[in-house]
Amino acid sequence: MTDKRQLLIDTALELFYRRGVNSVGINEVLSASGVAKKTLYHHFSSKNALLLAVLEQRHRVFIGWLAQQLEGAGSNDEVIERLFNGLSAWFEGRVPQLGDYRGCFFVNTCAELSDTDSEVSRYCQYHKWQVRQLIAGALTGESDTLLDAVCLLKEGAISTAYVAQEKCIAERCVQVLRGF
Amino acid sequence: MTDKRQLLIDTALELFYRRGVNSVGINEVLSASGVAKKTLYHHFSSKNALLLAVLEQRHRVFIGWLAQQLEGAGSNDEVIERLFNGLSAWFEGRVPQLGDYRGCFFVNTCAELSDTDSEVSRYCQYHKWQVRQLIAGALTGESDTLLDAVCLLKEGAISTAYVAQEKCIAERCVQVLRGF
DNA sequence: GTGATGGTAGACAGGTCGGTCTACTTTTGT
DNA sequence: ACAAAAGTAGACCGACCTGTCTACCATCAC
Repeated sequence: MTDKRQLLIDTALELFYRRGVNSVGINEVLSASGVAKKTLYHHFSSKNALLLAVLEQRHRVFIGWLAQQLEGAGSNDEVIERLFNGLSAWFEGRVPQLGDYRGCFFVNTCAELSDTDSEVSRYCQYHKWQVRQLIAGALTGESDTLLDAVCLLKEGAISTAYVAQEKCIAERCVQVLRGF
Repeated sequence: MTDKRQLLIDTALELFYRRGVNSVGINEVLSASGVAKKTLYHHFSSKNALLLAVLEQRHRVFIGWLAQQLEGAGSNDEVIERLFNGLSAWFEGRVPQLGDYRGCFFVNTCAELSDTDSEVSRYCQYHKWQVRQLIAGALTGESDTLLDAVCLLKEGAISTAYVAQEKCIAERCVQVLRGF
């Protein structure tokens, strides 16, 4: 029933993430998935609606992966180590469910938008907030400064790993956090 | 002589930064600047060539502004304070020559590209490297870890200020760096 | 004067975009 | 068995895209 719908989301996520939302047309999603155009517009009212479904899927996958990375960590040091080890693996393409690294899908999508106040950009905001909450839950203690440090370094690493092509940047985040 | 050329670059920078490179067509740049299409293609071989010129201009302006922010700082603490005060002003739109904040133009442009290995993405890489060099020159001492910390937090702040709309994030970077 | 240069306006070509629609087939629930 | 739902292929629409081209105008060096 929702078979084709899921296929469309999977195909679109792959294409949108790899090449950018604006660079991939509906027709390409259709030919890559082998689904008819009518079917797409049966499940989604527009390309934008498809994009929202794609972002939701990516969010679920990413949060699931991150939670799994962090679970069972005993100390803050261990949380930090696991987080940035995970990022390192992502940057090097060693996390199958996240695909070949091409930056943060949510950041990239925001960058492609003309409208700063759209539903899409609000969803990206929500995603980043959820990630922060997940990390906050893993860290023990009440230090907002440590949480800020970890989140900002994480974000910096994600950006730098992509734009400056520095795949080993995550290890340097851990180094930075050692002086904390 | 290069009057129209400069006008095209200025207009394109304004439009490309505000709304994204792929969302702005050549015709819009032309009508906004009041220049004829023939003239654009007389000065630039393609939209991509125009984009490169726009990036170069943005690079010059940004580096100039940053150098001015950092000059005359006596200590590392002062460098940090000036850097993140500057970023704060940028995020809040108080730096006229950088325009209303819409993230890092170079990061955004990379995100819009399909091709990871193009001349444009290499220029963005170069820009980030130059910014790092400028900060490295302002900081005294040999600590690569401090340099990493500053650059990664800076990058994290740029991303977070845009995607999560947290304009006051730069001050929290300074807070983080105090524990250093 | 005259030819090179840089400029104007805008038609045009060839293609892609998102989205609608017709006509037909397959699957599925009851 | 049969109707509703979900699927197929693909023509078509109007709009927009980059880039080329014609035809004409203004300036200026020599």
